[in-house]
Amino acid sequence: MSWTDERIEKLRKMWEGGATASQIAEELGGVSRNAVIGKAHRLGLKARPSPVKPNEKTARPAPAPRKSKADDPVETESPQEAAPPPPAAAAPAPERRTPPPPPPAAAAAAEPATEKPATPQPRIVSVGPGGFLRQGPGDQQQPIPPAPPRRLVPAKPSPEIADKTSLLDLNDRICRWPMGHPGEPDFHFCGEKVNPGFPYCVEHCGRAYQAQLPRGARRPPPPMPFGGPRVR
DNA sequence: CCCTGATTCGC
DNA sequence: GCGAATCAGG
Repeated sequence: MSWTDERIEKLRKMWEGGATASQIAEELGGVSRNAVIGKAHRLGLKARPSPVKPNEKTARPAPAPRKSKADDPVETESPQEAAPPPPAAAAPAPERRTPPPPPPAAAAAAEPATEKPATPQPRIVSVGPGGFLRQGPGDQQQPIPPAPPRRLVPAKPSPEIADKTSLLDLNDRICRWPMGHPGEPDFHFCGEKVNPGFPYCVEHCGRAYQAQLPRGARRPPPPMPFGGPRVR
């Protein structure tokens, strides 16, 4: 494959959007991850949190021979090697691509719902069909968005929850899917037998682990569609 | 081991 | 210019 303008542009957008080289390569097709990285560097775009040590002393004390197809010529030792390294504080934003499946709600949520309005720094993206980046599942859905109209009641073992699964009844064999809102008197857990290997029963696994969004799913404003789905 | 990006260097 | 091989950190 050759680097057409479209492919370059896609590479640019995805790279700047935070997609990994592997994702980009997979999306573009016909190129390897290395090809993407190499091209990205050649394009001049780089400067992304790299796992490699930002050690300013990037001298090559032991440059291992990578290809001995031809004998290395005489390596001329230049006596100019004095680069004053100004200490530069790097602030690499951590970035993870595929976040784990969303647990529906905090199990024993006695948390005062602290307002956490913005975490715009680490952009969590994943590449959807067509190469657009979509937000992580965290902002796609909010399993329990409506404000819990909590009215706290004195701890009274009402018969309503007598046979409900309480927090203390949880073990790794029963479904931990929360029913209702924490703090409410009838809050309990599903209690069904779990789908083996999962923390939830079969039914709630279906809700916890949502499949890929259908292409037609109405989601008009994904902030960075990268040109949108491919038109084939 | 897996992943990541960076770099080198033969082509 | 391209990208496999390699390096190096997480």
